[in-house]
Amino acid sequence: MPRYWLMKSEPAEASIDDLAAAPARTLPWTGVRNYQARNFMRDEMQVGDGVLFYHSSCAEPGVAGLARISGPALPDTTQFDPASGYFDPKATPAKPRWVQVDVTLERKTRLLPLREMRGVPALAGMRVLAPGNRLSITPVAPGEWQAVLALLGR
DNA sequence: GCCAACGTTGGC
DNA sequence: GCCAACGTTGGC
Repeated sequence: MPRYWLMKSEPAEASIDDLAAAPARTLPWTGVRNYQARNFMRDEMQVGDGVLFYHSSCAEPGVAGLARISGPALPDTTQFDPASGYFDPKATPAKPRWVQVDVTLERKTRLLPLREMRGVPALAGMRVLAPGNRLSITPVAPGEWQAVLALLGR
């Protein structure tokens, strides 16, 4: 049962600074439209789990901060909203497809670039480093979490 | 902007 | 239920 996660966000959509500026430094993690990632949120995440907040699809992809899961998996509100880009016509409030959790910032860190992570033996098994990985939410092993913390310093 | 890898869709 | 076509992701 993993207690740590890596969660990708495009900084153009929601950056670490957006999270820092959000009320209670908390954002609802909406818009996940991949079943594997959804299942992680729905079935395995617990309030209190640690999160590596990762910037993807940008000039410098990498870990930008530490966060925590602060709310349980609930139906993703954007799936019901025709005005949302995440609207899912096949989802209904009676039969929701997608879930969201709350993510609260613990602290912004230095950017730990993906490039640098690739060179760290203790991180070699991380899902996010696997070739072809596209999952936006991946489990992080306790040893990997510790190694990332060590790299980030204080 | 390229493109490889992957997930989803839909015809059969 | 197969699988080709298509769309998306995301590093480079």
